[in-house]
Amino acid sequence: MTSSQPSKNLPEGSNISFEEHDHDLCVNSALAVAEARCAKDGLRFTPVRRKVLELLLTEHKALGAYVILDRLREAGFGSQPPVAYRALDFLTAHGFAHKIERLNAFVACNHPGENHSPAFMICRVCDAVAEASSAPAKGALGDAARAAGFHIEKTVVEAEGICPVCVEKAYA
Amino acid sequence: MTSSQPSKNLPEGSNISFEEHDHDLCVNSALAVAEARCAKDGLRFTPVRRKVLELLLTEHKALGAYVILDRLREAGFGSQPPVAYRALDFLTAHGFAHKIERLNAFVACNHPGENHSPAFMICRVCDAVAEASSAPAKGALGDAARAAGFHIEKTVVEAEGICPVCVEKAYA
DNA sequence: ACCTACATGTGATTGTATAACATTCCAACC
DNA sequence: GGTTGGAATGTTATACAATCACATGTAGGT
Repeated sequence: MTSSQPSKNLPEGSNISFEEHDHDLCVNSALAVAEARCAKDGLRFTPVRRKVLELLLTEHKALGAYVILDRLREAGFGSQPPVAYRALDFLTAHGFAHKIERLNAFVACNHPGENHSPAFMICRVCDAVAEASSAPAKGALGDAARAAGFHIEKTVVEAEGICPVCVEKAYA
Repeated sequence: MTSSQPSKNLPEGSNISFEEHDHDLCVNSALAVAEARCAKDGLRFTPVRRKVLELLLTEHKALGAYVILDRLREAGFGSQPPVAYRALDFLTAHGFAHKIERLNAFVACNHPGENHSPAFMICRVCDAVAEASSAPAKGALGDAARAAGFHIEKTVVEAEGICPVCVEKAYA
């Protein structure tokens, strides 16, 4: 794992932040951060979990559970759905990854450690996913919830549209 | 269809707005509104489509595609998945219903006709779903999108938590 | 060394969604 | 009235998503 290609066999436009950057650095530092946080919090950063996070970081786009499962099998791990789902549950539960409900897919978290309620921008052309921050409970939704007596515990905010890379391509 | 029970075999707490109301009225008027709008816009409000909307309005909660499919079969319609999915596609495409991504399920729209980007509150205890309005593209997310050059076309906003009915039950 | 809790492996099953293709229905047109 | 083209429906099959149940393994604490 020392290649600097973001992904071997995928079209461009899969970049999580719609920008180029040093991918090795980003993968390795994110893994190191995750490892450190697990050590600190008494969590077990096992091989499967590490591998799944590495996959998400490396491919740097939203991956379906069965794609992940294929990669795990290739890497010699168990090949049944629960293997992937358990690792994904761990990663999402502790904020190392997020599930994109709209795609039934998963991405590595961009700001691990920070206490955040993420929002996502999903390109409907190239499926790139960018993570931003949101505070929906503070706005109109929060007001509506308070008025209705509803207690918000978690929010899903996902915007679908076209990323700058694909907009540009449309005019090429 | 002249019963006034919201749903025959379901627990309470399934109410879309967390409040009681005249259900027959709400079902029939919503169907009439849909019919009128289809006539106006040259859309075909066919029997399957009408039946699916009626189901969503009557049960008044989020329904999975296969539950809908069962009801369609009972009512003598086709019983294969595409039958349900096509009707649901039509209803969601024209704003008569919405998909709840978090639940992979569908609800009738509360404010059909109005040009809205809906937000939902989902009770994790009783699965009740209430529809509110949101304007996420106007807040922090909109700023982030503009900064990134991302063009938002549609947003999904879903809050998960506990509805007032279930909060009350917890203390009973 | 033992026990316990957690993690992983495996098989089976259920739920969600779409592809592909045949058929039917309806409206517009000649 | 008959024809034609597009939309809607019906059906088979299959891909993808998620969970259940149970067996096995493994790391740490005592």
